[in-house]
Amino acid sequence: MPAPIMSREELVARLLELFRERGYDGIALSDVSAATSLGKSSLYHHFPGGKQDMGAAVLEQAGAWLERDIVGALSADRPPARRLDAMFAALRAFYGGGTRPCILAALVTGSAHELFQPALGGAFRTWIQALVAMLTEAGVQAAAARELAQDLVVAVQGSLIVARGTQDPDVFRDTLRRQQARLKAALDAAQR
Amino acid sequence: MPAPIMSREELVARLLELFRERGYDGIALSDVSAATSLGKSSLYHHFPGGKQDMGAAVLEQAGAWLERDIVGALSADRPPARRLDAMFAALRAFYGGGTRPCILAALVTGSAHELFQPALGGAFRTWIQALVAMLTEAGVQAAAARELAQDLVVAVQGSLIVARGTQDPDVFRDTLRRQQARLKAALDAAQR
DNA sequence: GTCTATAATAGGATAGAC
DNA sequence: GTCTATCCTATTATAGAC
Repeated sequence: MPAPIMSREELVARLLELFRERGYDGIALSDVSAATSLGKSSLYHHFPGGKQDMGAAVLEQAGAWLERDIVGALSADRPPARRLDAMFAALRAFYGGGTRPCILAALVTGSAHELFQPALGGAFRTWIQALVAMLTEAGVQAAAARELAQDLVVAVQGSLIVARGTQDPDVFRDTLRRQQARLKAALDAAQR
Repeated sequence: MPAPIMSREELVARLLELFRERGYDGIALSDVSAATSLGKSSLYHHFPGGKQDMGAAVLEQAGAWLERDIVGALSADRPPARRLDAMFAALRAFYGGGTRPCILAALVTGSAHELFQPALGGAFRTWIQALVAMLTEAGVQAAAARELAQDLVVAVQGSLIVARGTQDPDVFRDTLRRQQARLKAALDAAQR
C-alpha cells in the first residue's frame, strides 16, 4: 500500500488551478493525471464519481475559501474600513493581481453550468450578502448597500474577463482600486 | 448537387449561439451537426479547418456586429447622448436582457484562449476605444473617458457572469441602467 | 453542397494486481 | 493508495458516392 502522495487539500487545490485556468470542459482526466502525477485509477479512488466529483470538490474548497477569507474578513471584529481592506487584500491575492481567472466564472459555462448551478448561485449570493450585511451594519442604507455590493462582485468578475481578454492585468488593478475607494467613501458618508 | 440549405451568415449565427451558450470546449461537432441539420462532412466543406475554423468564423461575425452596432452607434452623426442610447439598446438586444452570454467571455477560457487570443484582445480594445473616442469628442477629459469606458465594458461582462451564476438577469438590467445614467451624467458635466 | 461510411484518436470509466 | 491494462463511447477528421 503506497502512502498518499499528497493531502486531499493539496490535490483539490491543483484541480482548482486546472479548472479555473482552462474551464471544466477544457480539462481532460489526462490533464489532471499529469498535473497531480496520479494515475487515473488513483483519481477514481479519491473521486469515485469521476470528473463531476472533482468539480464538486473544487467548488466546496472555493466555498470554504470564500467563507474564511471573504465572509470572515467582512464580519471580523474590526472597524468597517479595515474589514473592507482585508477583503480587497484577499481578492488581490486569490486572483494573482488580475492574472488568474475566477473559478466561479470558469464554471458558469458548458457542462459545469448544468452540473453545479446551485453551488455557483449560492457562492455569488453569499459573497454579495456578506458585503450588504457589513455595509448596512456600518450605517449604509439597504438599497445603496445592495447596489454597492452587486457592483463590486460584478466589477471583479468583469475585470478578470477583460484582463484575460486583453492580456492586461492593469484593468483588474485599476478597477479594484476604484471600487475600494467608492466603498470607503460610502462608509465615510454613512458615519455622519 | 444539393442546394445550400442556409446562408453562411445564418450558419455562423447558429455556431455563435452554440459557442456563447456552452463555450468552445463544451461544443462537439455532433452538437453543431444537430443545431444546423448538416452532416459532419458538410460542416467540413464550409469550414475546412474544422472546429478551429468555426471559432474563427464566429469571432469574425462577432467583430462585424461590434463594428456595425457598437462602433457604428458610437460614431454616428447624432448628439452624444443619442449615440450612447443606441449602444445600450444594441447591448440589451444582443445579450437578451442578461439571459445570453457574451461570445467574447465564452472564448477567453480553455483552448479558445490559446487559439483566438489576438482577436479577443482586439475586440475588447476596439469597443473600449470607440467609447473613449466618443466621450472625448463630447468634451470628457481623456483620463476620465478611459475610466468610464473600461468600467462599462467590465460592467457588461461582469453582470452577464453574475446574472448567469445567480440565474437572475436583473443584475444585468440594473447594472446597465446605472452605467447608462453615469455616462449620461458625464456627458452633461462635460457640456458646460 | 450534402450524404453514408469509416478511420484514428482521445475521452471517461472500470477491473484487478500489489 | 497506487499501478497497469483494458473497455466503451464520443470525438475529430477523411474518403468517396451522388
